[in-house]
Amino acid sequence: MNVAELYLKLSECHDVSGWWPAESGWEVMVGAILVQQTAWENVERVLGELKRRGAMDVDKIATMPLDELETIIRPAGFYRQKASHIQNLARYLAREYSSDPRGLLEKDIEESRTELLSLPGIGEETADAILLFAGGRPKFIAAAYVRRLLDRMGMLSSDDYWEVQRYVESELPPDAVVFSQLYALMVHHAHTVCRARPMCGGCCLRNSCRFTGTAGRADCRRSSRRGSRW
DNA sequence: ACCCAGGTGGCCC
DNA sequence: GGGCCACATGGG
Repeated sequence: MNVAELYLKLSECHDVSGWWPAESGWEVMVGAILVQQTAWENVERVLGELKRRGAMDVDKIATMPLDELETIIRPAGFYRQKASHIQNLARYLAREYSSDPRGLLEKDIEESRTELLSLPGIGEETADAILLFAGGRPKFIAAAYVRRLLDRMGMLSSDDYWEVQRYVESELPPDAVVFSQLYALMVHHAHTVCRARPMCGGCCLRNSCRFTGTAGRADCRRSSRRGSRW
């Protein structure tokens, strides 16, 4: 089983079109920070509330009182940090790019990435999510779900972000649509099939994927040790 | 009453 | 450079 085969297999049983809905690059950036360690459902409430208030806007968020932003963000958890990180990003974009995220997203991809990583609250996954989903740049997100699935599929066992990212990217054409589809498929698969049935006996990956959520469940760890291969 | 979620950063050794 | 820990709300 290689990455391309896994991609095909997952595509056969899941539809992830419109998986990261957003009306702008800025909305994706906000969502990328909000979704850290939080269910998307909670992020949606915050995004909806920002829109309802007409505040889904770089300058609005840059100038909004911080405590007001915190109140809006509360349902997404870690609200104090996230409010501060998002407002900081908004002010940075306002200052450096006349409030237009495209200035940051459309420059050399490694420069964009380094710049994003220099901002507080933006680590590797968030930076790559922004590059991929907001910028449409070909960067694969080597998230925890991805690492666990590859591990339990017996494809690659590594906790090194860069190694996992390079492995996946090296086996696929450098296409942002392919990368975003695969990432969405992997996460969606974990959220639906695997969560409902940890042993994953009847899913499209047969007995290979097991549960790809946090490796804290005894039954899943046991099953994954037994060796999962096609 | 647990456990989990589409992470990040700070501190410790 | 790895191993802990805080951060916080909402759902199963």
